[in-house]
Amino acid sequence: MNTVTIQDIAKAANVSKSTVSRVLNGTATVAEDKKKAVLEATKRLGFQPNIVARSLAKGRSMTIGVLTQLIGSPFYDTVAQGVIIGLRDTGYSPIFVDGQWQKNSEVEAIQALLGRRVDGLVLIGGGVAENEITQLCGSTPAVIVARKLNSESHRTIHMDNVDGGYRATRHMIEKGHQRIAIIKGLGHHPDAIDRFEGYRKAHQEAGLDIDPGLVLEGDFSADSGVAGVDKLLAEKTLFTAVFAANDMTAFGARLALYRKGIRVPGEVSLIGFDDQMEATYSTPPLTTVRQPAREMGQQAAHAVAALIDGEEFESQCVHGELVLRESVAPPPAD
Amino acid sequence: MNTVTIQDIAKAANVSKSTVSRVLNGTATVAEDKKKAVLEATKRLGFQPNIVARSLAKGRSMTIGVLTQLIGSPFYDTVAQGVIIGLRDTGYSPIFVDGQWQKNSEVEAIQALLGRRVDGLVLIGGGVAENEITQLCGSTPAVIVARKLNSESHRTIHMDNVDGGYRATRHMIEKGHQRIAIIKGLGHHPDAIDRFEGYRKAHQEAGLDIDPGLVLEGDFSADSGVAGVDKLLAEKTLFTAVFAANDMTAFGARLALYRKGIRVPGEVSLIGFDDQMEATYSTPPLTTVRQPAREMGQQAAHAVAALIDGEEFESQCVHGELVLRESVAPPPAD
DNA sequence: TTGTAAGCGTTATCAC
DNA sequence: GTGATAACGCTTACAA
Repeated sequence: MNTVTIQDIAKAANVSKSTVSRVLNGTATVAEDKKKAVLEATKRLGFQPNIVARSLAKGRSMTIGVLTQLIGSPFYDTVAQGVIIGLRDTGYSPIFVDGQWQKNSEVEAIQALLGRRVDGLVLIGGGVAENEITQLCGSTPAVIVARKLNSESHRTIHMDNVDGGYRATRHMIEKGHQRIAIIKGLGHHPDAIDRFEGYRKAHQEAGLDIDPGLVLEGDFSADSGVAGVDKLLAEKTLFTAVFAANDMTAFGARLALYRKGIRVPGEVSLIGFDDQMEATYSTPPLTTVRQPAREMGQQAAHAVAALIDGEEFESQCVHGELVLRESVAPPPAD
Repeated sequence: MNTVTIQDIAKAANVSKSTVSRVLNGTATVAEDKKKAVLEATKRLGFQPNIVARSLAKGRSMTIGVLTQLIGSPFYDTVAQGVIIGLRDTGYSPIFVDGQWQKNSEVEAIQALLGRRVDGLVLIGGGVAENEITQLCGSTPAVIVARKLNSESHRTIHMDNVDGGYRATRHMIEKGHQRIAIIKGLGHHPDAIDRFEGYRKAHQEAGLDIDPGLVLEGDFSADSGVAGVDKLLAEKTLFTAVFAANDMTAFGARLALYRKGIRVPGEVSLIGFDDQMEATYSTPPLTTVRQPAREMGQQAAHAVAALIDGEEFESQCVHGELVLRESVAPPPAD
């Protein structure tokens, strides 16, 4: 293939390698005629600079390592997309590895990235200990997205999930609901825990007790939404609203309700979390807490780029936005 | 950060660079004691091989370039995910660039990949001319996914979209539908054209004429599904079934129907294409033609890996599978 | 302004 | 078996 090197075009243009490099990078002024000759040869021979060699020489690889967890979750995938978008026109290309939500493979993945001498890191989610991250990354700029850290040890862009859970729940309470079921996310997942905490807080603030029978386990899957509603129904627990840990779970819950012929929002109100694309088009359109996933990814991309350039970047805590659609209504009068 | 090189550990282990390289790569037998010393030093100094340098020396970068189009389409994203999964344990890491469905940026994207000296290419969708691809790639192995080519010039993994469109339509015809509307995909998109061709073929085979009023333009978006149904309704066109170009469009169509209080599948049957995750949980669960997106991506990954290793790989044409759920029923008796 | 030469961290080719 | 030493393709002092 294209194995034409800087040397070849040097010869063709009757100049030295250095001169070629100079005109290609604009790193110094060269005589007009030589410049022209170089450019011409470059075009004629179809020269494509070898980024690998350039990286080795400069010590910068112009690539950003992105660690995803790849559970196929719409949310995380969207964040990753945001990173790709955010990196456009920065000159950096993203290289992806996935940790599969397992600490050891996460560490390996990060090491693989570092071995490739990425100039910066974007870590989406994950569970490796903070100090371990610090140690691994060394001086490579890193930003962590969609994960709350306990310390200020790293720049992060994450969402306030307790606030999100609080807003969702409060919205339903304001509509008049008193028996709001919650189908939680993965047990140990910080986001799930925080959203539940928001649910709790909203109840407390309203002076409402939480019936333990209304709290269902889940795992962010649609299936757990189905299971949650089925359980509620099987146990004949009274409820007029359901807060699902995320939209997928809400879709599952909605389907279970549909199967029993229970109308939404006529008989039961439903609220999700994330605002993934399909939420707009579900029937009824799903009221949900929007997480700005794509924007978070984009910001993260800009952040690493800035960090690499020696600029500073402050950790961001974004807030979810309640997206009012049609799955929430006052509880039935009965 | 970790700037310890092979040289450092050579010194620490009292051997030469070459020996270190040898034990690290197992490329030749070295004395037990030296081997041990090297390994020990490697661990102790926390040595991480510099992949960039290795790539330059070996002429292989151990990375696979993946060109996506990144329209945020569930289908293409899933293919990309499949590639990531398929590359696991192959030693190759994927690096992503996106062409945004524009020929010139596609070409640039591929060039960027080639400049990084990727060992292989996976091109997902896209519209660059085949001969241009050939010319660009040179001797770099490439496989094209989710795109039908006219010639045998490249290995491809794609779906038979006319067959898919045919199956979907025939299914509805078999259920007794005679007035099946279709909301097409993007006008010039080959997949859209093929699916429509399948729709036509099924009609022809059944001896059914196609009322032009039943053929709606679309663009694979949910909005175009809404618009399609709205138009049908506004023009008072009779129809008992809708074939949407993909699931997103079907979701849009379903919502438009819902808004008018038209029951699915009681009054109107609906069929989609893709079988994206949410199709299982829509209400009613959507009957659709499943495209094995993830599998296609995985296969593509294995294919490039094989190609790089000098093995052969035959182009694959997979067939969609009709996934029977609950959105199709016989037309109302009336 | 321009060329020479010394790296960048590995691997590969030699001799020994 | 093992160690010099020359690539790999590019950038970047350092001279001229």
